[in-house]
Amino acid sequence: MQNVITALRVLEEVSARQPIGVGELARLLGLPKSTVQRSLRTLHEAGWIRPAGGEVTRWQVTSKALQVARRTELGLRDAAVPVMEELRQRTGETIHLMVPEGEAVVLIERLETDKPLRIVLPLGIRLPLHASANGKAVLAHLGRALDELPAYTDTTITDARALRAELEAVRARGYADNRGEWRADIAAVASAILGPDGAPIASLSVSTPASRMTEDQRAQYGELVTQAAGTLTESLG
Amino acid sequence: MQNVITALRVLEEVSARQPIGVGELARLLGLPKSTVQRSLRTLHEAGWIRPAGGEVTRWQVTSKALQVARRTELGLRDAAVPVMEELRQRTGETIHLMVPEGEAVVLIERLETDKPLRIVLPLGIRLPLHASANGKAVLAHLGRALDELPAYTDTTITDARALRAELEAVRARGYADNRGEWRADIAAVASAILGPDGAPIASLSVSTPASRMTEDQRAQYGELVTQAAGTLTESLG
DNA sequence: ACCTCCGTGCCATTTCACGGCACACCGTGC
DNA sequence: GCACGGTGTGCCGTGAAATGGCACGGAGGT
Repeated sequence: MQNVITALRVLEEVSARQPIGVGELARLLGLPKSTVQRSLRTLHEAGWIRPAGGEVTRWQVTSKALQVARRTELGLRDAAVPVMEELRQRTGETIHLMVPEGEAVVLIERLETDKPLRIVLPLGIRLPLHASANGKAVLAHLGRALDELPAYTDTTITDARALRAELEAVRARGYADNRGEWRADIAAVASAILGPDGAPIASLSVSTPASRMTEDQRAQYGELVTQAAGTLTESLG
Repeated sequence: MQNVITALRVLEEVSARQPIGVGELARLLGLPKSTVQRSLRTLHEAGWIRPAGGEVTRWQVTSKALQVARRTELGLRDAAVPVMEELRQRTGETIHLMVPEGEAVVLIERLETDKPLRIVLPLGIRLPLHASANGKAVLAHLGRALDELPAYTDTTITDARALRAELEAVRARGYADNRGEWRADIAAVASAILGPDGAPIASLSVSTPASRMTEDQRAQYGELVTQAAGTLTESLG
């Protein structure tokens, strides 16, 4: 089913570059124009894309993807948002909700701080398990070893032994933290939301600019995020 | 490209019924098992679905759909959420953000009230243009006539002439309202967010149980939602 | 007038999707 | 033990349909 693969590639490219036309897509994907156009027509017929604005030769994705996406983690999101709001109110900082997927954690919801200097990550972004607060919070309850530990900054944990020790501390403490390990100027604390079987299904975090996170605040936010995650763990059980 | 169509149908069905296996999907879609399985394999290869939990024979969608979905209305959503939050704070009621698409408006974001009796609509839901506050707010700036006006409740406007008069009032007033026209026990007020060319690109609403919306509140919420939509119209211009 | 880019449409070639069928597996019931 | 209904998987001949090169009409730009 090669054509399905190419059609989905076209869909992704449309979503990334919309509004966009046949020729540019073909160039970006390295495919013949005819193939791309057939894919576009088919995606249109299936209701996943539509002509953008007045012009009929440029395309953009419809809400079909949203309908598909939101049915997945919907229960989790609905349960989490009120808790996230309270957490933001108490901390005044940006709150993220992420879920593990493959070798990464994926951002599925966020509430931003109202402070002028803030972390802004796009929904759907994937962060490494070993170099993010959410990733480490999840990893601590996953019982899985990672093959590679690439460095992103000076403080990224790249030694498997050191990572194991860190995860042990996370389990004892209840929350994971991040001291500029993915981006040097971002700090965070995170705690995992566990399913009935003890497996991590998601993670909550409080993220701030590194310059704003003092040690006292780190401990305080850590307690708060652990409480919030615990609330969700229980409400899902 | 029939196979693309069927693969996308399979994807939608997986998202609606996940976690789900080959056989049940084939029955639901009326397709041969082999066809469904080929689609599943292909979708898996493309990274849109993954085995659910421990079992390798049940499937669920990945965050791919979220990544595609969220790049679409992302700028709008990011701009709208803070305004929506303020609006909820002022009204204490559920706030919806919807965009026009085809013959309907689609819910792309919501903030819920904390009151125990509340409206809860799923993200991605489609509401009729002529029988919802958001729909009428959009329709008032769309300059398009509808072919059919199906009735949902006793109060649904089914007469084209009456609808035109209503839309004229909406334009004069700045906001549209809904008096149980889609569901008898839901009331709302909504105001359109306009693009630089005056075309409606989205709509904000305040939704409450019909029992809670007095005439005074309707007018008050109407003013607030109109102000909020105006703020967004300007910030996008 | 030229040149270049756009989107669209055609069509012979050949790939590969289709779907019937058989198989392995696993509980249940008799 | 054996048949039965239910999974998910794998094979394969047939034939539909995806492919992609190419040509055409049009819109700007120089």
